[in-house]
Amino acid sequence: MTNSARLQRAFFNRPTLNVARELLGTRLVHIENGQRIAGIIIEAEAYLGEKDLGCHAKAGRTPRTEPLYGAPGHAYVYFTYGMHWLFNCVTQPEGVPEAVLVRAIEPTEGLAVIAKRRGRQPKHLWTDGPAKLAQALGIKGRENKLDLTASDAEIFIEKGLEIPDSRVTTSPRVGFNTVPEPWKSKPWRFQASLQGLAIS
DNA sequence: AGCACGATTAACT
DNA sequence: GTTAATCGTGCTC
Repeated sequence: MTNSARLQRAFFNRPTLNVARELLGTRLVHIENGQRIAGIIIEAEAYLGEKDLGCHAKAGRTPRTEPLYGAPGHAYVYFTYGMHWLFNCVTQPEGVPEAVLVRAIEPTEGLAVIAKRRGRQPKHLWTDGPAKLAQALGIKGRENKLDLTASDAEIFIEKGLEIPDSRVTTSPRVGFNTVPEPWKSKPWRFQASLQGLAIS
């Protein structure tokens, strides 16, 4: 793969729901020690700014939420439950605090490394959750605010499979038990089925 | 300064 | 289905 396959800033500088939908089928890549650890994004959720009471930006501009207010195409990686890291792509122009949480990938490269980190679980549970895929790819707090579109970035997203609408389902976002309506029920979670597709 | 809780996960009954 | 693990963050006092 060449750099030309990497998604550029214009991809992220768009309405967040479009970005979340179109991230399905793309490839999330982390280069560690020159080796690619990667997988195809199959689940993502949109977070739409200060008015969205499920979005961290509801707290306004704070040290934690600062990356959300930055330029599109940057990583927002945050720590939760005292032990987990979650990876997001910042969307929309600078000053608009929106992002997409990557919730699941289908592992495709660096399987030995992923196995070392996730091998205590069965294979189908390696990267089927946001904290699981961050652990599998070795993404932690040091990657927060990283520019995914920089030519020398070691975390980036590549163009991948085209996922037809017939393979995409939407549903309410996960972990929203205490989030008030209407945000609790917004169908801003996108999932892709790769059943029967040849992936590599 | 203190406190309740979280965009979760794994292990357990 | 239930719950412990574990700590940074933002809110209240």
